[in-house]
Amino acid sequence: MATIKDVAKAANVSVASVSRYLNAPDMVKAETRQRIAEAIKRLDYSPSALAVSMRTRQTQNIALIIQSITNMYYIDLYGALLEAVDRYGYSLSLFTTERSESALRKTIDNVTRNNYAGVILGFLDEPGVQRDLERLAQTLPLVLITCDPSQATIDNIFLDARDGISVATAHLLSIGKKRIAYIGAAPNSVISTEKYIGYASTLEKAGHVPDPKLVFHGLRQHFSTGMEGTAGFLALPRRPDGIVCATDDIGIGSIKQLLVGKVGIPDEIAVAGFNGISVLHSYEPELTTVVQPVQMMADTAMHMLMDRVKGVPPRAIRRLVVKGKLTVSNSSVA
Amino acid sequence: MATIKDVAKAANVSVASVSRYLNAPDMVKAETRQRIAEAIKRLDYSPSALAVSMRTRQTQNIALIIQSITNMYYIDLYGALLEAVDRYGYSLSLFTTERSESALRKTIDNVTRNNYAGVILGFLDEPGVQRDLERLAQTLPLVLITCDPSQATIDNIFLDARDGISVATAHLLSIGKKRIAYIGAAPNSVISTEKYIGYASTLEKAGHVPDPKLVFHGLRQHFSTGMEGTAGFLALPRRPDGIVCATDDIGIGSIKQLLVGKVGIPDEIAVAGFNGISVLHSYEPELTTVVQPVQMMADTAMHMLMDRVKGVPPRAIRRLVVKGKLTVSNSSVA
DNA sequence: CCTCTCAATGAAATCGATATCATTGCTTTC
DNA sequence: GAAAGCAATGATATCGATTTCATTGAGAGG
Repeated sequence: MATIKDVAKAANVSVASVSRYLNAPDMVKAETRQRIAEAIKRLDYSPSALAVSMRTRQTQNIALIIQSITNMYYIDLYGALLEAVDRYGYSLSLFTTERSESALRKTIDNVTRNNYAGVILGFLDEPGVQRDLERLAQTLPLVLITCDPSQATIDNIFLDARDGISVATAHLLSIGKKRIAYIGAAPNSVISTEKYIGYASTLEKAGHVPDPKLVFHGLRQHFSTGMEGTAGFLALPRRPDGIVCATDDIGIGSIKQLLVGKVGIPDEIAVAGFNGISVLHSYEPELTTVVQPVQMMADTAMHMLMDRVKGVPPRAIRRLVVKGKLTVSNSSVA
Repeated sequence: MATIKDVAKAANVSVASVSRYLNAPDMVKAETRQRIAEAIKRLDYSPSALAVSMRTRQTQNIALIIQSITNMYYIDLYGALLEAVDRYGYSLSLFTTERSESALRKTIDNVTRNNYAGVILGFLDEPGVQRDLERLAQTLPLVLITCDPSQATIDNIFLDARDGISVATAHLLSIGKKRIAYIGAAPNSVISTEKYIGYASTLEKAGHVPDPKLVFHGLRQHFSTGMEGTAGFLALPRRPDGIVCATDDIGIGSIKQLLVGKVGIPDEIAVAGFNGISVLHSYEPELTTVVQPVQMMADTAMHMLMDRVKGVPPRAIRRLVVKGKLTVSNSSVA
């Protein structure tokens, strides 16, 4: 690969002029510009991003840290972010933690050492990492996408999951369901608690008493959790007539189990999920869900990041609150 | 962030010694080692990957270039690669081209400027880029994952798509289907042609004549293509009794359309796909498909890359041929 | 006791860019 | 016509690491 020195020599100018040509073209005379341009083309030169970053202490890379790529929601988030990031001329790297704190710490180290321009962190729920995150936020621009309402020390986009699950639950109630079950995942995390509260409080408000036998918590945010939970409900002497699922993946699994068990959807049992992942439309019946404005969330996250990169705002913490929107399909209304 | 200089000062040694401590610890005396280790811990120092890469001209980053993240197959590929890459201590960045040649060129530029350690390219079918790829392969380690049997100038993993579709078609024939349709995507690409040949030649070998009315090519590798094609077939005076789909995504869409149209699966119409994506198990009925050894492909791709990185092998082109394995589900056999 | 290794360390060049400061001609202005 | 301003360019320090080469001191061998 040709370097700036080679270009300078070929164009018979100093490296400084070539650098100027690259970064502030009108500071160099038209004729010189011509010569440099030609040399660059001839040598097929393109500046080393490494060297530029080294000198300017900035890169054009954004990191997205999520738990696992098997969770389809993250794929949508990633896709949305990819677009947003691209629009700013940055590129995006993906890191997964698989819910391990040590993996997260390793990733944080990686990201700082590589001078990423910023980091976006999607719905991590490792409990003991708030401190690490705060330290990270001190080092470089960081935006959290979170369901934790108490997050106040780091820029974040707060998705009201409690509200989302509440809306889903209320919907099942509104279509006349009386025994509504709940399937969650990732117990002991803030997000899990929030969602469960959304479910339980809505039932209570409607005069129902949440039945512990109608609540199942799996480990993974994965359709297998939905299948497992639903299979358990079907074995009950008194089956539920509705199932609220913490995520769409889980809802898909629930529906699959109902189909396998030849249970009528939505007559016998209706199902609702949460997230609004795009592949939902490839299933039949389609899952009623609470759709998140993922693209908007991604855009905003990127925007917040860029503000920090440019040091625009004062040191205040930024926060965006978003809620999902109920989208009814034939898993709850025929 | 602390630099190597700070550490040197704090430990009262030269930067050279700190560097030695980092890269060849036994070249420094135990006592000195102690002091340096302590200083590093105290200053929370970790070497700038940028500076290291700049000096050594190597990074620990691998790039994966694919067409689009909405194609679920790529997600599996990405996941498999993520694991392989991780095992070597590298990290992975994802780039998408959305089937645009210019986007691919931009990505290639990006990847070379950023000194990626290697690039893996998954099933691109932009026609006019072979030259660009060859130039890229000259600059840095590159492995293609491809369905193009004629690829011979760049290290590659060749997936025999023709065989895969042939196996799927033969399977539908073997269960007694007589009018087998085909839905493909991305026309005018090598991969598309290969697959179609797999379909047509198998029919012919069995004494059938491929009926042009039973062949549909959509634009995107997406379930909507499957829905569209299938809807067309259902409108035919003589419907097919089996559908072979070029990819699982398409197969899923086909099944969805059949379900919506209340067509019996597999009795009236059986469906088969190709790829073996992992989310297949979340659908009901499940799609009969030809499963690819994705993890093995990813491992091998990474292995090939590492060989090039270390300059181990002579300049010979490497090639691995893989075939898919038929996996029968209830979309073809009740 | 003097040279010779060899282990341990330091000084300085280097990677490929950017940024600061200095220099060189010209034009402008009084 | 001399001082000043300005446009265009060059020389060089710098980012944070690695690497080569030089230096030092201690123990081995004669």
